[in-house]
Amino acid sequence: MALPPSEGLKQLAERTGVSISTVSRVLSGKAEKGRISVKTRERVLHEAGLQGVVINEVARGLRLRTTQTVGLIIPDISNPFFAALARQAERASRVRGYSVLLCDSEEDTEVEAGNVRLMRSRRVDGLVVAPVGGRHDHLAAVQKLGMPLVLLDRLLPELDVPGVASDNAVGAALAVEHLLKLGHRKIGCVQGLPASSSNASRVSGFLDAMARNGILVPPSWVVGKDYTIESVKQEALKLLSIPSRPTAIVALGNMIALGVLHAARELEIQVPEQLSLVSFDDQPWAEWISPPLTTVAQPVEEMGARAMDLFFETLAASGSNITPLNSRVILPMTLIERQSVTRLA
Amino acid sequence: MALPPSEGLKQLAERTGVSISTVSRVLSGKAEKGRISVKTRERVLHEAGLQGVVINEVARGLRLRTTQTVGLIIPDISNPFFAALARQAERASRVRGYSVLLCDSEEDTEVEAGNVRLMRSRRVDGLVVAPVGGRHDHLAAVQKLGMPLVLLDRLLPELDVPGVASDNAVGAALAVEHLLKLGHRKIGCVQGLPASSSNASRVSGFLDAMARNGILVPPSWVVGKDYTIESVKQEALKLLSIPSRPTAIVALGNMIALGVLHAARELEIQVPEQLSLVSFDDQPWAEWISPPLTTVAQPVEEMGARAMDLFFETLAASGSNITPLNSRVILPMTLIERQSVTRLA
DNA sequence: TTGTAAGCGTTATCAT
DNA sequence: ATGATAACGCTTACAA
Repeated sequence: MALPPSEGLKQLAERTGVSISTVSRVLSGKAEKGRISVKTRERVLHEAGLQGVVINEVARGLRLRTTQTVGLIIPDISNPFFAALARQAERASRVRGYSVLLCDSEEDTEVEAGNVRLMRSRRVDGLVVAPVGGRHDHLAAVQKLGMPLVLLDRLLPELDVPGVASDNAVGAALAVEHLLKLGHRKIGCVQGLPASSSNASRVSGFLDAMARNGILVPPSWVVGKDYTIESVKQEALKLLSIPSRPTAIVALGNMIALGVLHAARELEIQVPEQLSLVSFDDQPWAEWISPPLTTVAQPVEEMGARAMDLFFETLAASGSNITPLNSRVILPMTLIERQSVTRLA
Repeated sequence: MALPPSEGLKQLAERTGVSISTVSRVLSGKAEKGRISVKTRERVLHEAGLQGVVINEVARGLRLRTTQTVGLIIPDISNPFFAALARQAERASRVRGYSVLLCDSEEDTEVEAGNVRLMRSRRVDGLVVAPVGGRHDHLAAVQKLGMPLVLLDRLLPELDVPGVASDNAVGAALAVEHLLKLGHRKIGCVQGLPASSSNASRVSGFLDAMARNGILVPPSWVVGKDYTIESVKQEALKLLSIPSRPTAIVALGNMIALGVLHAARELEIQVPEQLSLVSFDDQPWAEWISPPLTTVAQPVEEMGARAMDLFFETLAASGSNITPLNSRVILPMTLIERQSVTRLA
């Protein structure tokens, strides 16, 4: 329960024979400004080196009112896409001397609200969150408090907060146009969590692109309600069992594509001969799937990096009284053609 | 730079007209023990509810000498295997009222040492780490300090510390025996990071199993030095380019299998017709690869859960003067047969 | 039943 | 060039 004892400024000061303040000054690099003599500085540094002096950041945080940590809230860290974003976030923080406190919201708004509360009580310096969607008063509150906040992957239209996301709508349009060009008309769509804005953008991008080409998609042709593989399979089964079934499906996520494949196998429908498939979120394995998956890819590394840039800018702005910028950066998606789509006779 | 202002005990106390200690007592549930009148308790709770009082955990941590956070150090959070472990760790911590401070060591011992130092200065209550391997005096130091520490996925034979890992050696033996049974004798091996203990166990398990069956593997038949797909491809290319090349390869990781596939494709070697392949770490996509991958799977969820159980036991033991248990739990691996292996004529 | 005050380990202000 | 000392916001004896 108790923290392990360890050397602090006090002990160091005693052993060195100087005051705590002096030690504090040299250890925090304020030796120049405090005009500490080179001699004492050396001595303190030397002693500090011998004993592994680890200054207590929690005391420091209390005094300085900053914890040098960013709160990262992710809906599912085991999802490779979010894991990649987390990696960027951690690295970007680390190189700037910040740590990351990680919370998984489990795609649940209530859990997310709890996460936010926790982060607040832990006094993180700001939040980077990929919001579940739906209710978001907890995020609005954070913003109102003036706490730095940037959104990741999923933007909240109702909330005027900086963030970075992919251009999901045109991504979906890319998929649709590719399919259309190859002669498909009967195109279905399997979505993930309807509440999430990235998903919603993809769906509306899909619908709009179809409409622009004069095709009205029956509501029952967009199915899906979450990311679990079994649920996706059931939803896809519904879509593929109707009398005049689609000749192509766009799966709004990589795991979703796998679910669709499961359904197709169960119904003995050959992909791509009898069913074309476009998926989202490219992965290293996508080209090795049978058939190699045509996907709409997002620039994951860049998303993470840009989000963190934005975060630290926001943080800096919140310190000074620079006008708190409010950028939303939308990154382009790209279609990667492989072999899960065929031209319709 | 500064934390956003927010209600604390002091403000609440003023508005309620009681002392800070009273507020502290009711908010920390010590109302019974402190025998606070029901009336004041209600009043405080009521006011606290109105204003979103968020108690300052950093001040609390300073006073109580505990931060209720566990430091998690992972060599690469973007690796799905580690991401899955991280998820378990986060969840297990959250349900127990703990938070997770996440560091990525980038498979670099020096970075890892830095991570440890950071965690120490942040006063996390203990560490869960999947160590890079190689140097580990920083971990020994943690242990010597009496700070709870449990190892994940990779054990350190030289260090007597609790931890959980898969039975990598028998996992490798499983792969070897499967191959042997189907008539293969010329079996190569592509490893990941040689320094990591899980990798080392797999390699020695592989070698031992071969030896038990009277086969001496030439050193040049175990290649590989890290997990990057391009490097794996180059290494596999070496292995597959020798005059009398292996008829089977065991790839000690899922990304490694992909690298081998790349190499085989480049050399126009058909899998499994001309080369059998067994990989490690099953993934949802493994059955959809062409050909579906025969793999040795580890119980990832269980690993994470068990490790966290162990961690919290260790934590509890470190508080009381219960003898600090020192369990190492080794979980079984299982062979999943799919179609990347053929019987040799 | 409630309040006062000391102390957790820092940093910053003000003396010296 | 350095040392005392007062916060930072909490918990917890000890007083009242």
